[in-house]
Amino acid sequence: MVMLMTQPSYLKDLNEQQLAAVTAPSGPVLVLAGAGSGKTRTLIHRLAYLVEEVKLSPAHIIALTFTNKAAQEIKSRAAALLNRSSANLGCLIGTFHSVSTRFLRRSASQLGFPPGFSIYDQADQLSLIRTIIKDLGYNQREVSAGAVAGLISRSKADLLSPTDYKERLGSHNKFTSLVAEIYGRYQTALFKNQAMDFDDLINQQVKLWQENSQLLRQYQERFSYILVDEYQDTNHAQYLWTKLLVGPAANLYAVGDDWQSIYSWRGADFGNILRFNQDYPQAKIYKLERNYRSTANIIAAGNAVMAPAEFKTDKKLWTANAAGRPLKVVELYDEISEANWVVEEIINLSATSDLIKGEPMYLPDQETGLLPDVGQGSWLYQGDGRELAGFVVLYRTNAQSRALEEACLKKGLPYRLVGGTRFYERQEIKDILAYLRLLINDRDGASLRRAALTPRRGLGETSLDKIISLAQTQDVALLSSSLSNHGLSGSKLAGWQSLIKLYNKWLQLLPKLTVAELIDEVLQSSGLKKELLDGSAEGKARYENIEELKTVAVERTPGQGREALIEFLTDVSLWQDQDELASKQPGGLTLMTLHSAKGLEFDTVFLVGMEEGLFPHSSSFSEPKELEEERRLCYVGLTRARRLVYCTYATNRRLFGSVMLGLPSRFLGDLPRDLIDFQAPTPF
DNA sequence: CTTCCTGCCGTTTTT
DNA sequence: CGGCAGGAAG
Repeated sequence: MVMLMTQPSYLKDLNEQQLAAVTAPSGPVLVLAGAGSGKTRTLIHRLAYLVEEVKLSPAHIIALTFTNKAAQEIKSRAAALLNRSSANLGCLIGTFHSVSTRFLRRSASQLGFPPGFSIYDQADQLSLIRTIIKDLGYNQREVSAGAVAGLISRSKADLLSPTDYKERLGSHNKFTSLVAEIYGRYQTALFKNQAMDFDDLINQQVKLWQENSQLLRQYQERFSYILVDEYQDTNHAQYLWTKLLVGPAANLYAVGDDWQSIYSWRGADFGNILRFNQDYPQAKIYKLERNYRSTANIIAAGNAVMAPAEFKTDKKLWTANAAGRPLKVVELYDEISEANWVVEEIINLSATSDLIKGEPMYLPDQETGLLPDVGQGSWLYQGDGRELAGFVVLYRTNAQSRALEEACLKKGLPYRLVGGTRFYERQEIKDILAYLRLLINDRDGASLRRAALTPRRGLGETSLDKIISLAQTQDVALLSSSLSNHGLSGSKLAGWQSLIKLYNKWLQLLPKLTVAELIDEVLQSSGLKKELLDGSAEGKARYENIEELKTVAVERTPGQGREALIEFLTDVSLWQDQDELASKQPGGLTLMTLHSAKGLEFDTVFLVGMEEGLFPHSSSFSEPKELEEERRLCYVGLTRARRLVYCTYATNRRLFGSVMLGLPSRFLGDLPRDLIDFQAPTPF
């Protein structure tokens, strides 16, 4: 270990524990950190430390995250520490999926895939499974494709192959044996389409490394230091991926908080973080329990909510920050008055807050010129949105955003909805991407299906499915004229042949065109443009979305030809984050689910819908483990706040048309009385 | 191939 | 309530 003669400036503002973690010796290191304790910060500083003091070449370092946003943040902050631009930082920083895809593209041929294999997202996966369910003679109502997809994905996260699944669970009951059958067919279908789903992007690389020790050793030598953020979110496949890559040297620096594990429903196993010491017996473990973010009252509330939890590491978050104000708990009549109350409180706070200066936002009455009474429905927001950056409204389910959006619209409060329909999930975007994917992967049936059906060219689903299965049996490219016995005639044949002609033309143009130019060309000659610009406002908006996609292409992959297109398609498949696009919009109140709030912080947090059955959600009641995940979700929500926390619940929430009688959430009951300022029922 | 009607069902969601 | 699967009819 390097002795530091003079302490570099970037180590000066770390506390004792943080400094110990950052300068820990080589080998496995676990930083078990609480919310707001600067855990990601230690990871960034560790990276800088390895480069500056250990004199490790950045080319040997990988930093892995779960979201692109986190990767971006690490990249830019590490670059700042090292006085470099983030473009020539030299480290590989990205999500597990993007890094693994990068590796996989290199050695895909060993698995029988071309380097340009398609990446199937959840929607592609679902439609593939639906087809299989139909082929097996079931309809959608009998067998839920979503449920099957979930089970398959969980099995893949646990590295259970279709055969493993069949052996272990196949004979369990009728449903599991059906799932086993579908799973097997699904994997075959993926292979025929030369496609991988998100789970495969991790699993297949694990498989490659397990089967080829020489390849593994190459990677281990090339990347000798691995840093993992949010380690509690790793599933078994990602855990193994990491373990294989770090190898015997085990230079792994993992950072995480088991209290913030909220993704076990998608396979994340926070046991990975609890078992760290068993996996790496020589591990150094550092605990960061000091919180720098929140007031002492908020921290006390977080500790109180977690106190009844059974499955957790012992930890007591503490802070030197002032006590601050008590948490405000407000009972409201229904979801509409809840939303109105929240929006009015935000208008009020943003106008009067001592932290956020702004003009009063009451509108004078038009006739009398007097400020209106401070009653319901009388305030209108008049700021420019920037002062709203400190506020967030968090809810358990996306459906709850509706009432809040309506309240914002009514009061003229600008808002930013995080989540909802993501950019790359839009119909028109998927359509154009399907055309592009076909140019790289001529076996991609799901993309052919989409492309050939939009715009309509006389070919229906039935004919297409026939062509696809025929081509896959004959093992020829989908859009090839050598496909025999397709039995098409008349307008169907004409449509098919015109598509082949177009396709061949694009293939010829491909090497000379940039991605943006290619999008233009496809848009034009496929007839997509004509179909979108039919004069309707909706069509125009959709066309503009494609223009937006072009902008992304120009910025991210300015190059020409096949390689650039593969890079672009990988990028848009793995970067489904709409935040980058949303952040171009002017500021506003942020509305999002509790899940998407992880890793963020706000001055003031509103937790709405704190009712039994909604939060904790009723589906978690039967399983203590699931109930605890809700508890952790509550902890995550509370600890997003720097200064103020509001919890609201409605006594008469409308859900699916009927009214649900709401009792206050048990989590509210876990908060000590002296931390709470309870507001009595408001008159309705 | 499209459109219209009926009836069912309802977390969280990144990559 | 509202979105979507799926069947029937155009």
